[in-house]
Amino acid sequence: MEMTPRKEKILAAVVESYIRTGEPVGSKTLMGELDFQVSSATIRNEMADLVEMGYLEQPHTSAGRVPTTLGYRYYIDKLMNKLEVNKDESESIAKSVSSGRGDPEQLLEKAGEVIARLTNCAAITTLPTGEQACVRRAEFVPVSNRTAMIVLLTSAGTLKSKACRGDMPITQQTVERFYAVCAAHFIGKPLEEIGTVMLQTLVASLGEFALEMSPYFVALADLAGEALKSDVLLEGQANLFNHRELSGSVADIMELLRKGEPVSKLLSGGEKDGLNVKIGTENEYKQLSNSSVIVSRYNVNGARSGALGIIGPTRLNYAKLIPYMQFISGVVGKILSETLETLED
Amino acid sequence: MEMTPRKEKILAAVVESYIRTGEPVGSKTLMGELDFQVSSATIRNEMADLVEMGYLEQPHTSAGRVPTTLGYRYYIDKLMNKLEVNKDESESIAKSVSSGRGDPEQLLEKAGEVIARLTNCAAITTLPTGEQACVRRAEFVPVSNRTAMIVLLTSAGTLKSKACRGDMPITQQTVERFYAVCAAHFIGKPLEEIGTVMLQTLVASLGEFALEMSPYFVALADLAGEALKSDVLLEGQANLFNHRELSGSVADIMELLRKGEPVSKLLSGGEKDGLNVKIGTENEYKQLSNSSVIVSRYNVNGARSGALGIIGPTRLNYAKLIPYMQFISGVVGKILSETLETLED
DNA sequence: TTTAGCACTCGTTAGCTATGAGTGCTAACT
DNA sequence: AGTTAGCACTCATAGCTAACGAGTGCTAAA
Repeated sequence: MEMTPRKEKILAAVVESYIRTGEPVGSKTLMGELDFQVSSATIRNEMADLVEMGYLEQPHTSAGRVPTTLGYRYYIDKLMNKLEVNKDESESIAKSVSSGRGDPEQLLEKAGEVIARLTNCAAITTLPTGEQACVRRAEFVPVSNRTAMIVLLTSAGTLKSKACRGDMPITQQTVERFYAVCAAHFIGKPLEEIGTVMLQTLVASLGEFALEMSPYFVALADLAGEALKSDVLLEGQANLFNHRELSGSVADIMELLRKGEPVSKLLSGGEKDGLNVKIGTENEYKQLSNSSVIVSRYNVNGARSGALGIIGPTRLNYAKLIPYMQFISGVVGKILSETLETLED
Repeated sequence: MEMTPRKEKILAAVVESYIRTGEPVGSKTLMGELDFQVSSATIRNEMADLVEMGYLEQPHTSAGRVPTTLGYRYYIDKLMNKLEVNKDESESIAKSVSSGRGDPEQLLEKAGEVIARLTNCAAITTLPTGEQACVRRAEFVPVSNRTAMIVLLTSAGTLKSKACRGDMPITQQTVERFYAVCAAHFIGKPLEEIGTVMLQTLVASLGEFALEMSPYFVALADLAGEALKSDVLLEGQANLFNHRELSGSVADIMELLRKGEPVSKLLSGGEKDGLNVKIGTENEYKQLSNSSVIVSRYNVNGARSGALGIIGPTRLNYAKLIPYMQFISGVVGKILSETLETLED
């Protein structure tokens, strides 16, 4: 059985109608939605073929047809006409998102909000990953006799700080030693290389100052660790309730999202144009077998760095939402790149 | 109609049985759960009275009785025997919570997790409010030619930082001016008083340096604003799904929680022992009319400062959970007080 | 005041039927 | 050979009825 142009048109019409209404679509309904005239019987024959080919299925014998994962896949890869984001909208989106400009976390949170509102789905975003990032700067700010704030700035623009209590009073020498060790061992070093091993050899080499200084470097290493793990932000989870076909699995999905770790994995795959669409059972988590995930990565200064995603029912309006996601990830990437340049200068 | 000891025993038994099973309780069931022997008919008569008095109700004519809001209230205020938190448990709780020691946000997040796990409810926590807090310290850390990090430490121990780009190159004078102005206008000042008005007069008084310096003070004021608003943390929202009687309203409750603002209000009322229990329709949000809220405030250095709360179905195990919440808020308060002392020193 | 007895209420469940949307198949048509 | 009209068939859904049973309120006796 091979695909014909007419079958393709029928498949596309079924997918689009089902996405629109959520109801299985029957042959008569379809008659009115095709740009050529054939009888319902003909459509029925074609649809039976499409079922056999694996693109459609019937919830039960006497119901209309619903796209399968394979059907959506074929539609998205070969049939779909992406809807351009119109100008008014793109401007208003860009404006909303850029109101979070400044702090990466705030920006991604804002982007997540915008996406959630726009798509009526749950939004997931990851902060710019610091994998290739290194320590740009470290600061030691004495706060009291024995307490200091340690501040870390990475080359990716991430800013982390932490209060840290030492075991001995802080003197001018303490500060000087801190900066000296930083300059020698931390500045310019990739975050990945700052681990317990590196820390131990460092502390060992401090000799008589180990006791005095080590708490601060432990704190600094902690900060590096925090900066390294690309945090996951969630927005609009409640939107999942709006989709009836998900009603049974909302709890499971939320539970999955809650433990952020696997989520970043969710966002990490996929290549073409930094876009990744996973439909229903294509997802590796079975909690998502009734859901689709659209992920678009964003680039900061040309390097892939984080991603924006949505989770919704399989019957997403792909033609509209994929361009949205691409547009927004573009905006986010641009803003982050600009922010970074500001730091360089 | 007046309350009698026997009616009280019956009411308590109904409440406890309903909390345990979730099923309306009938007169025969009750016979086996009372510490005195009377026939089901007698119990029926008494229960009919309790219905008339407003403490019980029937879902429908031929069903057992269920406590009303009033019934729960009477039970909690007069009948309930609080269950002590046993020692093993209290130790393990204290240990889990204190693993978040250090950063207030982390601590409250941890406490929320513990509460959510322990109670199988959604947990809400607020960070220590900074209402009476003032600026303890401000730091200016040059990062690049035109960018600096502004770091704010409050007397409540909150640490906030922000990257900030000025319009002119940063020189040694810039730094000196920053600290001079801070010492004169910010250090020791209550956060509440740092607003746009204060900022405007300040900028005006900067004279020729206004252009150079104002971005940094704007950032500092921003940080003060952030430190002031007592953030709300949510944990274990997914637990709401575990309670069948909430199934219809989970989405509404989550939506309510999402917009953190009214939630802090939720936590703010109530007095006795810093404890506040709101049952069903006692809640001012109608989304919560099927839910109960238990809130316990914590004190930092003797002053009330934030709160921990849970949201669950009305049939909560109050006798167990109220002591839990009081215990945990005590632990949190103690840890925060200790942390603060560390900073003083 | 308590209790046994009994008629009554009403939610729940199971079984039955009618309905209708939608199908597959066959035979006639182009 | 592809297309179409016609028709019997399938099956989820809604509505109806009857049986069931948990639990009640009330009455009359203890």
